[in-house]
Order: sequence, then structure tokens, then C-alpha cells
Amino acid sequence: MPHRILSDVKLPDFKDRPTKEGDILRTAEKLFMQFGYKRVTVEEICREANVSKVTFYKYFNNKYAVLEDYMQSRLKLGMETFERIRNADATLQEKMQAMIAMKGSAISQFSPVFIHSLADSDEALIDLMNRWTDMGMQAMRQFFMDAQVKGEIYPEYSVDFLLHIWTVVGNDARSEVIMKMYGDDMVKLSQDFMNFLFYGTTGPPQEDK
Amino acid sequence: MPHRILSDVKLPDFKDRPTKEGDILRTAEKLFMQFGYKRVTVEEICREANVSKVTFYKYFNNKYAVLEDYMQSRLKLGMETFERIRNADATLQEKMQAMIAMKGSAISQFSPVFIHSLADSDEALIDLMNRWTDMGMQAMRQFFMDAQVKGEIYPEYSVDFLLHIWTVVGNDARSEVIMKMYGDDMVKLSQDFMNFLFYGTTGPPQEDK
DNA sequence: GAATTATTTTACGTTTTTTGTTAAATATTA
DNA sequence: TAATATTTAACAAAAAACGTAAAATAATTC
Repeated sequence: MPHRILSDVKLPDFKDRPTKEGDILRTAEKLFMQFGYKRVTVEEICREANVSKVTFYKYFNNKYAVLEDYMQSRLKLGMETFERIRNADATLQEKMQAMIAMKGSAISQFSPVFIHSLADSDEALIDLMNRWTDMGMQAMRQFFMDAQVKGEIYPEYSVDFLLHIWTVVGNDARSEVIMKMYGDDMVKLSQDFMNFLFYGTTGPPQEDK
Repeated sequence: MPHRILSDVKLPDFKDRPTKEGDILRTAEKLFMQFGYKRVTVEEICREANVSKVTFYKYFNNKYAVLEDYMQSRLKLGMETFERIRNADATLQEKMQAMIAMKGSAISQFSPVFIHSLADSDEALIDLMNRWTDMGMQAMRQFFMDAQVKGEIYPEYSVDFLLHIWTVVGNDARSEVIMKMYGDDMVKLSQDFMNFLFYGTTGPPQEDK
């Protein structure tokens, strides 16, 4: 059931939500990803999001409600986006680039810390998330294996190593530090990351365009 | 003032401490780095370190005492080690490899999260740490700039980008996931990381030994 | 510009978490 | 066997986080 143009792919974030509620969700996402669910307090979310506690409790019953809301949106959007990229008419490199350029590199949607912190939360949520994560990892593994067979990737790396690096660098690509560094020049950002992923510090071969 | 053989360089960890005290320090380090100082509780340190609370309070007055102890050792050892590598008779690549192979990649001694979490702690500690961090970053920047001039590094990358990637990948090199992945095959680990840093997924040129 | 709605500030009582200590039981080491 | 180290369990005290209320400001809408 393929196809759509790759540049068409975009992950909408929570930007469609009314400001304050969106601020809360975006901030919670950031904090959850970095520190896990439990370590983050609602007071902290409020502080970081520039939202007062009253406003918070106007939109959400408690921290857990934010988690549910966040997970639901992210999973839905993430799955759609990933499938589109997967089925797109494009080379491996183009697809990887699309995933990086995308806010939240699709495949590493949830940080290890976050996943771990959910150990004793709602069963249904965890299951859903695990299924999604597994599916993503599986697909990514396939990407890398194919590319290795085709000789596009150095065959000595273990697939697990590549998978891990991809996760780490992917997560980093949307970190605050990087964002500040590149402003909104997402093109340059994803270019640099792609070059680095493919060619390391040595940089791309010189016989370019 | 230079010189010593590079392979001579090793960062002793807290291994010289009697078991339980060492366990506490090592565990605290890991947790502090990942989550910052404030978010970590002494009960958590105890749990992770397999040490009872009474034993903890036998060796340390409180969490802050652990922090001080940890910082002091790390800074001292880190500075010595870094200086040795810096002054060693070796190529840039060899030096970088040495830093990665070293437990704790010297330059990115302290995680951003940890540093940030110290915002409202003891002045003296913070100053010390900042001086050390700045020094390290400065030196690393010099490394990269030199290498770029010499053509060893793709000149299109900004030094800030390289510095950041180095920090991220360096931090990752000692993450749990990676450790589990490589067991204790530190040679293969640092080899893979070096290859990746220098040549990306494409891997090293084929005219090898 | 008046009325409505959204948001913040402050304050507070309640609940939960974390702290640090005690005493007794169990391992470990010399 | 004696001395030392460590753990378990229980606990009071302190600190942190929760969730709500009332009144004051800000922003929006009509």
C-alpha cells in the first residue's frame, strides 16, 4: 500500500493544541524522556512550561493523565509517520535522513530511561509501547542488515552496534544543545548528521555534485 | 614536561576503596551522571549498590558527602590522566582512542545533566568543576581545530558540532547498554567507536594492514 | 469598555517520600 | 570464638509533592 513523497512526511507535535495545554505536554515529553516518569514532578513541569499549577490541574487530573495523553498522541502519530517513510519510494539514505530531519527520530521515539521508568505503570500503556518499540527496532534492524548486504555499510559493525548508535545519535539530534546550535536550520542539521553517520569525522568523499 | 607511553594511562576508578564504600561511590557516580544530583536519593543509591542504609550512613554523613568525595577523586584523577594523554608522544587519533578506551572519556567527565543539577550547590565545588570542564573543552577544541587544518577532519563540520558529538558519543561509550553489548572486550569497543567516529557507517578504507 | 474567560499568585492542609537513627538478627573475618 | 561488618525492620522527624481554594491580574470576546 505504498507511497507518498518523502518530503511530505512530518510529525505534527502537539502544536495543534491550545497553547498552555500544549506547553504542558511538550515540556512533560522533554522531561519524561530525559529523566523518566517517576522522577519528574508536576511542579517541575509547571515551572519549565511557564504554567501555574492551577492551570495544570485545569487541563489534567494529575501527572499520570499527562502521560496517557502524551503516549496516545505520540504513538499514533509516530506509527503513521514511520509507516509512510517505510513505504516511501526512496533510498535507504533518504529514508534515514527523513527520520532524522523529523522532529523526534521516529524510531527512537521513547528514550531508554523513559521506558525503564515505566516499569511499574499501567499495563496497557506499557504493552502498547513495547509493541511499537519492537516493531520500530525490527524495521531498523532490517534497514541496516540490507544496507550491510548491499555493501553500503561497513560489514564489521554488528547490527546491534549500529542500532544502538542510531538510537543515541537520533535522540541527540533533537536535544536542546543541538537545537540551539543550529537555530532552525534543520537542513544543515540533518545534513551534518547524515554525513557524520555515513562518513564520520572524515566527511563525505570529495567527488560530489 | 611531556611524555609517558600512552598505554600507561589508566583512570583508577574508586576500585582502591574497600568494597562497600566503593560500591556506593561508583553507584552514586552512575546515577548522578544520568539524573543529576538532586533527583537521586540515598535510598536509591543503596538499592542500586546493594548496600543497606545503615552501611551507607556509616561511611557518609549524607548524600552531599558522597558528592564531595566523588568529585574530589574524579577531578584529581581526571586532570592527571588528561594531562598525561595531552602531553603524550602520539598522534591525534591515538590520543582520542586512548580517551575513549579509558573508563570515562576524560573530557566529558561530567554529564550536562549532572552539571546542570549542581546549579544550587556548594560554590567551591562548582567553580572547581567549571574550571576543569572549560579546560578540557578548550583542549578538545584545539585538537579538532588542528586536525581540521591538517585535513584529517572534514572541514565543513563546525568545531562546536564536533565537540558536541564527541561529548555525546564519549558519554555513550561507557553506558550500560554498550558495556553489556561488548562484555569486557574493551579493545573491540574502542575500535568500533574510533572507526565510527572517523569513518561513520561507511567504515574505514579497505587498504588495511 | 464591559463582561467573560484564562491565568497567576498566594496560601494552605493533606499525603507521600525521604531522611537519619535505633535495636536486634545475621554474616563475615580474624 | 571473638570481633567486625552488614542487613533487616521499624520508626519519628523533616522535607517534598500533591491538590484545592480564594482573590487578584491579564487576555479575549462581544
